[in-house]
Amino acid sequence: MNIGEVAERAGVPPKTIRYYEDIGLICPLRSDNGYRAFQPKDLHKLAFLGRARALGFSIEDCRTLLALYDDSTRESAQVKQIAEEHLHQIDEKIAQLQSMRNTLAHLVEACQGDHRPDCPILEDLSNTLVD
Amino acid sequence: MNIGEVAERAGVPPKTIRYYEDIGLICPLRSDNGYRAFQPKDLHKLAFLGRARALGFSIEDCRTLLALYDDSTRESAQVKQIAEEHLHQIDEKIAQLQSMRNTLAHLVEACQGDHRPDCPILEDLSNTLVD
DNA sequence: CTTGAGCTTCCAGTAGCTGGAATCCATATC
DNA sequence: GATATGGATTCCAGCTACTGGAAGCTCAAG
Repeated sequence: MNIGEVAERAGVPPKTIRYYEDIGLICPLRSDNGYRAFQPKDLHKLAFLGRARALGFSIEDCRTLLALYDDSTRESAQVKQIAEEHLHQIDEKIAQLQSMRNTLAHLVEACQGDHRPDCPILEDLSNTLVD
Repeated sequence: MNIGEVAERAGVPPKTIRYYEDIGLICPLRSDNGYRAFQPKDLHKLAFLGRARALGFSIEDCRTLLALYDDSTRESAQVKQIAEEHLHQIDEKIAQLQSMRNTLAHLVEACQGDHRPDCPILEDLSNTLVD
């Protein structure tokens, strides 16, 4: 398989696939013409990566997860720990965004949004206390 | 005021302040010794920026917001539009994270997390359908 | 005079790609 | 055989918003 086909089938852009090879996440064989010659295993790995990235795992997490996947002596506790830490970070991120959202929603609601210059949003931003 | 003091008072690190000058968000005067000589107005701007960034506005949004703040002929509708778009993006981000979180939480729950290799998390990642 | 803190500039690196240029390969048509 | 086109290759640069570090200047205290 050439890069275009795997890209299509794994749902990962060619550019990204080359990048993954650059950073050592995959190392596909090469044909005589210099083209990458992807095996079914590579396709599988790329789909794995695509899914893990879609769940928000970092590239380094993905590297570890791939290694664990390949390691038949792994303990599921190792995988679970990575996932739990990631889950925790997602929760923190959500909380942070929710907090922004609340503030912002109030400000937006308070703003008339008309032709006049008076604006509670700008007032909030400029009224930040300075020690 | 020197950079250390404004950094402290505006709650923005010196490095970040220099960066903001680099990209033209602020342009403080200089003393004879080459040090930046911040005026109260600069401090105010930096606090504004710190607050806007804390609300998640992009640097380019901040640039526009600062300009609107300085423009007495602005219409609050301009500000509101920026804030509404930003709010919308935050909502999308939250929804995306919630979706990740749900999937991940289920997987984590399903994983025993013991010494055995069997792991629903890895199974989910590897069972992604490939056309 | 020396020491240390604080300031300066500049360069590089972070995460995870993405765009673009220049070039090569493969296939089909004329 | 020439050529046109699509897909492949490499490499370099840029994106966001900083952050770390090195080398060197300034200032105040002892």
